[in-house]
Amino acid sequence: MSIRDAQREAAIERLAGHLLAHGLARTSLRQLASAAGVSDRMLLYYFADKAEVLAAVMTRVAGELSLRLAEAIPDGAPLKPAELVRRAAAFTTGPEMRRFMRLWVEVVAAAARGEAPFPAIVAQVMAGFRDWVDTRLDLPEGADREGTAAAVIAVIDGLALVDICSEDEIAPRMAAALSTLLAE
Amino acid sequence: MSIRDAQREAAIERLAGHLLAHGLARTSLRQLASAAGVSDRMLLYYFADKAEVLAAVMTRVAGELSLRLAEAIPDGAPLKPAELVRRAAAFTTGPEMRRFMRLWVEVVAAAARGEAPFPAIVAQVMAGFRDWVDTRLDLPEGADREGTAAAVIAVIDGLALVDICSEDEIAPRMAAALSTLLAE
DNA sequence: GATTCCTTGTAGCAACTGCTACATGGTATC
DNA sequence: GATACCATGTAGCAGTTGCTACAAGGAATC
Repeated sequence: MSIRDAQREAAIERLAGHLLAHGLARTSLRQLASAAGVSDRMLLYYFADKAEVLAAVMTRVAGELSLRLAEAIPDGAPLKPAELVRRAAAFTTGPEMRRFMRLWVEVVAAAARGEAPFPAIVAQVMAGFRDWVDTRLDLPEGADREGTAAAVIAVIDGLALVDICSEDEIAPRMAAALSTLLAE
Repeated sequence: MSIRDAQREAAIERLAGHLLAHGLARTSLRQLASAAGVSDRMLLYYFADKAEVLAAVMTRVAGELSLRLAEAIPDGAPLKPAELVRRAAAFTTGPEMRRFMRLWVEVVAAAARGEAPFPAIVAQVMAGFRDWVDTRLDLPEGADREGTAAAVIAVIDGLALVDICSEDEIAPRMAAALSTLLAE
């Protein structure tokens, strides 16, 4: 691996931490370069342009997220949708995962705005979510798997969004209330 | 009403349409001025600064949203949470309201980034949501009203977020699947 | 030893950002 | 008719944005 590739990898690693810590708030080229510990000139030597930086970093973050989701709820024993939602909710609102979900909401908004490279990132991460849910979902024959998977994801993302907006610690109570709303 | 105030009102009205149509994508001062049909110089004559423009416009949009929510589901007969979610979901994913929800998601993300004046806007709109749900929620004695209200809002917002990300028309199937997930 | 490529720094450009100083014509008030 | 205020245009400022031209030191290759 050339020096360039090694530095590129190191930059991606550092910037993943930066995005998870600060969201998309400090993502000008110079701010990214500073967070990566290099000059902006060098950042654009390692990457073609800003969009490529963000795409590489977000791909790394998405990989990390899907890894954690996979080990939090293995795909061995499919769960009824309500139980899957419960367990996923408990996990994603936990202190460890909140920053991932918060960044995810910001990325979705950036994609809605059409800002490159976020639409592509969102499509990729969303496909990963769908797949994750699909392989863990115990549904009766003839049910709408796609629709149900989307609904499960919606509930999880909704919890994250409200969590972002709330200053006090509403998440546990919200998750508990949600649990009683779900059918067995 | 002075000319200035009249023009200010007209600008707010036009800009509300602009934000609902384009989200937060085109919100530089010059772009806002162009959408309002005035020069950027005049926009800053009607408003103190950009944050005041956005605050005024978002307040208008929030008022419109709460008006529509109120008339879509009147507060006369409280509903069980599952039924409230069903009806709210059907309404907010409809063609009329999607642009409101999409803008809402963008505003939440901007608030998460700490961008003025969005944190204040989010607090205000969120309080309105909570109140809207609270006055329509039929809950047994001793239940966690705040937690349940937050959960209801989370589900609604989650549907909107997934709706934004999906190119095909998944919303109706998602809402239907969600409906079967909810307990009676 | 000459040449070429990898790596890095300095400097800067053109576009855009939010915002402002200044001038000017009009209208109302005294 | 003088004065003051309202409304609006022209011009531009300082800062930030993404990105680039150019040069140069060092290592590798011929």
